[in-house]
Parts: sequence; C-alpha cells; structure tokens
Amino acid sequence: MNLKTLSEKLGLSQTTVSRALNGYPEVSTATRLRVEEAARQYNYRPNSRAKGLATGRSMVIGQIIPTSIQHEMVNPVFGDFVSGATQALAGHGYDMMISRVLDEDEGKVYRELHARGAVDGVILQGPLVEDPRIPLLREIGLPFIVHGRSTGEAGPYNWVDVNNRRSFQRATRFLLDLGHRRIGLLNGHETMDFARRRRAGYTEALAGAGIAPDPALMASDEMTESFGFARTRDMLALAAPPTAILASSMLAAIGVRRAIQEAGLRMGRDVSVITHDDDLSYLKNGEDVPIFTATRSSVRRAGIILAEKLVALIANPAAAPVTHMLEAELVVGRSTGPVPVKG
Amino acid sequence: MNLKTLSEKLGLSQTTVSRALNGYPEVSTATRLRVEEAARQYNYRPNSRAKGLATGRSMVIGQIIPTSIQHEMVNPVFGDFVSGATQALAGHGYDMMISRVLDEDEGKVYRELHARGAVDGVILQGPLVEDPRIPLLREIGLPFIVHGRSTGEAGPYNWVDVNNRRSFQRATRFLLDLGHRRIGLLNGHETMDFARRRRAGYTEALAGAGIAPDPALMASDEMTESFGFARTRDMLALAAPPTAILASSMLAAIGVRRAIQEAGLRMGRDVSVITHDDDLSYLKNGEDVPIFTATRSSVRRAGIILAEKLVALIANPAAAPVTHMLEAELVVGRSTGPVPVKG
DNA sequence: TTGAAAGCGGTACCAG
DNA sequence: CTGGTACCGCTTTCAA
Repeated sequence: MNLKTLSEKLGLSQTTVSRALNGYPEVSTATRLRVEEAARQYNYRPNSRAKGLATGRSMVIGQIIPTSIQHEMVNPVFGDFVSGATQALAGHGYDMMISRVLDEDEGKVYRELHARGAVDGVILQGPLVEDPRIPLLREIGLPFIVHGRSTGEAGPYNWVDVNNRRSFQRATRFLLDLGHRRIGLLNGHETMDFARRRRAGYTEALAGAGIAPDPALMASDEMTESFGFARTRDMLALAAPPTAILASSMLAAIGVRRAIQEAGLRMGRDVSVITHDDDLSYLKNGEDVPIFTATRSSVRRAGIILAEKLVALIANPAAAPVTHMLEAELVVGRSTGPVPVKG
Repeated sequence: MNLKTLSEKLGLSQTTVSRALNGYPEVSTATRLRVEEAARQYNYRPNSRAKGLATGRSMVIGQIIPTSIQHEMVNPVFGDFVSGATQALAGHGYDMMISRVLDEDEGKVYRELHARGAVDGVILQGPLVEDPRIPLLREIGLPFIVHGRSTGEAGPYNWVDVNNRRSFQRATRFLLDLGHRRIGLLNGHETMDFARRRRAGYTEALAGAGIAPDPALMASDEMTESFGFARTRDMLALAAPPTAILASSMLAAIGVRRAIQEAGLRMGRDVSVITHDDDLSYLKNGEDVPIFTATRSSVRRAGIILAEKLVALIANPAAAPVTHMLEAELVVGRSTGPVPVKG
C-alpha cells in the first residue's frame, strides 16, 4: 500500500492524504479522521526511502562498531549501549545503522556514509587521546556526538561521558581509607581517553595520601580476561604484592578474580577488588567486594542520553555544543570496617 | 556531488554515467575510465535512498536486539555476532539496521519494517520452541534467516545453528569419562530452543551411562551471573553435591566460579566446570578446567555465515531452504587423567 | 554506444 | 481546506 493507491481509495489527492497523516493543520478534522482510519485499515506506512528522498533526511543514525584491534572482539556492553540508544532514537523516528571497519580507516567510512546520505548523524565510540576522527567529522560536516571525550581536542564538540577521573579517584580513596597502601591498577590501553583519565584519578588519590605510584602496580592493555589474569598474577608475585586491585573492566576483573583464587588467596580478605560490574549479587551475598559502578545499566543509560542529545543536535545544529557528564555510582560493599591489610 | 552534476562535469548524460559506474557492458572503455576517474576525483557516492527508490531494494538487513525480558540486558556476545554479520554484509553492499522492541510485539516491528520498505531481509535471534515469529515472517513475505532453530516449526525455514545437543552430550560424556557421576546443568530458559536442545544432549549422555537425571542438579533461568552463583551454591549445599557443572553461558559461569570459591572449594580439583567461554588462558595456565566452546569467536563466525546465507537467499528466493549446522569445538583441558571425584 | 524521459513514493510550493 | 505539480537522485526502458 502506497500513498497513491491509498489516496485513490479515499478519493482524495496524495497531497491531502500526506498532510492528514503528517499532522498539518490545514486539513479538516473530518478528512483527517477518515484518512487515519483508512491508513490504519490498510496498514499503510510511508516508504522510508521515498520520504527520505523528498525530505532530504534519512532518519538514520550511524555507529561504527568499536572492535578491539588485536582480537577483533567487541566490548560485551556494546549491546547494552545500542539497546538504549536504539530505543531512544526510535522514540524520535530514527533508525540505527551499524557499520564496521576492517582497517584503521574509519574516516573513509564516515565520508562514505555521509556522501551516500545514508545517515543524518553518527555516534562516535571509544575516543582516543587526540582522536583524529573528531576533526574529520567536523570537516565533512556530519553531525556527531562522542561517547567519551578526547583530551587534546581544541575545538568544540558534543559529548556524553562518565566521570572516569573522579570515579577512580573515589575508588582509590575508598581503598586508602580502608588502610590499603599497595593498590594495583589494571587499566585499559592508555591511547584510550578514558584510560588516561582513570589513571589520573588513581594517581591523584595516591598523591593525596602521600603515596608515589609504583609502576609495578600499574598495567594497561586491552581489557581481556587473560590480561587481568596475567597481570594480577605478576603483581601478586611481587615482594610487596598489592592488597587491593582496581580493575577497569568486567572481563579483566574475571581474570583478576581467577588469579587471586589460584594464588590461594581470597577476595575481600586477602585482596580487595573494585571493578566495573553491575551484578550486585556480590553485595547481596555478603562477599566483601565493593562494586565500583554499574556498567551494564549505566552504559544503557548513556546510550539513551546520548541518542537524545544527538537528535536535539540534528534538529538544531546552531545550538551550543552539548556536553553531559555522568557520575558513576560508587556502590560499596558491607565492609564498613577496614579490610585486613596483608604485608 | 550527485549524478546530475557529475554527468554535467563530464559532458555526458546521467544514463551513461550511471551505466559506466554500475558495470553495464554497453559503455565504451574510454568513457568508462573517464567516468570512473571523475567519480573518484569528486568522491561521488550514489545516494542510497535514491538508488533504493529506483531499484526497489533497500540494501539493508534488519535485526531486532535480543534483550532479556526481565532485566532488559543484552547478551554480551551480541556485539560479536553483529560485528561478523555486518562485516559480511558490507562485502555485498548491505547495511545493517538494528531495531528494538519494548513490548513482546516483535511482529509489529517486522510488519512495519517491511511496510516501510526499510529492509530487504531480517535476522531472527533467539528462537523459541514453536516460535510464532517464524510463521509471521513467512506470512508477510519478508526474507529471513534464523540464528538457531525452532522445535515444533513444521514449515521450511532457513537457519544457522550450533549443534547444541551434540555439544552438551559430548561435554557430559567427557565428564562421565573422568569419573563424574553427579553433574550439574545450569541452563538457559527452556522456552529458548537452544536450552531445550542442550538439556536433551545432557540427559542423553547421562542415560548412556545409566544415570537418571536428578532434578536437583538441573536449573534453567535467565543466564545471569547471579543465577549461576545462586544455583551453584544451592547445588553445592546438597547432601550429594555435584562434582562437575555444565554452565550454559559466560555470565552464568562467572557466578559458578564464585560460588565454588566461596564454598572453599577449588575449580578443577573439587569441582570441574565446563562452560561456553573463549579465553584459552585457562588452559594455557594449567588450570584444570576444560573449556567447552569458543563463544565469542564462534558467535562472530556464525554472524558471518548467517549473513552470507541471507544475502544468497535474497538474491534467489526460490532456492531450497538454507540450513547450516556449526559443530562446537570441544576444547579440553590438560586433565587427561581423571579429576578427583569428591564424595 | 549514447541520451531523453518515465518512473520509484513521497513532500511541499503555489493556486484555487 | 484541497489539489496540481515540480522536485528529491537514481535506474531503466525505448529511441536514436
């Protein structure tokens, strides 16, 4: 069923039917109701491509899958982000399109998406320090919003980020307050902006306690389970092992926990772990592990907020840059008293 | 840059330029080269919507995000599937569009996608036993391929699935061969077709060893970490606890490991765990934990295979139904000798 | 081998 | 308040 046949059935012009369906005021109520009824009856939906051609907008938002370069695996919370963003976009009539790049040349893809008119805007994931994609998107004039920020980027841009620095500062301070002095940091790749900020928060908190950061307690790499495992094992083998560890991702944390277990130690007794995670069963079940921030649900929420901002941005490109800072919740466990400090 | 201005710059008609760019044979080589050069120079890309309008195809494949109903969280391997599928689709000029439904009425979304002409085909995720979406898609005539199968579906349909039954049969048998007699199964919701098949494989293997399945050792629910934790804890508290556990997902397995640890037991010594996982560091590091199948990479591979089949299917709708069975690898650990059996 | 023109299915301007 | 018509950018007959 298309507009032409629908209007013929109604004995009206395409113009009138279109207007009735799109809420234009100059249509009589009687006609509007009649048209809406018929549209419902025939299950009419305007063709997306035709509509897009006529209006010059695609009503599609693009996103490039953030795959880790080495293992071409996707962050496990990606789905949650997409779920949130897609839901929010749908509320404004937008669809979400996913792309992927094999090589490093993400710029080529953005250029092409724009040239084809395939998307009205894009979401930029996993920003690096001094990320070249930002000036590129600005140059080609494709509306975009960044999930995260990019240190070193001078110009204005729109972003939604979680307060990584502050979160890790608080988490570190929390551990310091419990009496820990040797705190390990398993961080993401420090080309990634978020990782840089997390380390900053960590070292700031240490500095506040008069502790110089120990390179042997800081690792940064792709956040896989084996990374978490290997580095934790190394750290636990040190002459002065850490009594607490900050893990920057769910996968890494799994490795951390396993390494602790294999070393014959117990989490929350011999070694405290703070990590991004969202399963509060740790707390519910009395495990002495403070949880840092609710990744899965917060990522979903970030997707929603980000999508809303992007839609607003496209509607009004002249508006001032949009920024939004999410504060991570620091959910702490039942360990109100100090965790026994080893060594 | 659009076709009109490009052809004007070349002093050719739109027709000729279009033909040259789309590889039609009736264009002289000289013209073709000239056109291609100009297209490159001006970075010309045909407008997707216009092309789609003219050809009647959208060159877009749709997919609805499989969110778990209760916790609205997305399977962590979803991103890997999308990554694989998107990559394969891109090779054929297709884009991937993601949708999401809030209510149970996925059918409405399919109807709309089809009516709008937004997609040329869809990928169906997470099929249930007797899944109503399959007859629905058939009815509305939208090409589709199922990731998994649906027991009880009489008509023909296209699918790509992993051999869940056989995998769990082999895994169970492997444990039986090691001397285990009490084997727990943490399964997904058994409305899901894959969960039903996994249980079948499990019970078949037990039957082969003359063991009657014990309801106290079988749990099935949404595969979260807390599910894995809680049910494992329950099972370990039994008078006759399991000496091995089959966990149906990565998240559940995390919970399993934690419960084992909390009970003061050691994995691979007191309790063996077989699970879907892909981080081979377990093996590399000598942990006595057999790994069942490489989820992340195999899901990615499934995405690729599925996308290829769907593209072929759309190109030739009259062809016989496409089916593809993936055999899961059973990667076993270093425990060539029997694992000490407790109790 | 090339080009003119008629769609594809909508939107939106301009009349009436 | 309603309708005629000119696009939107591309493909595809049909003629030349």
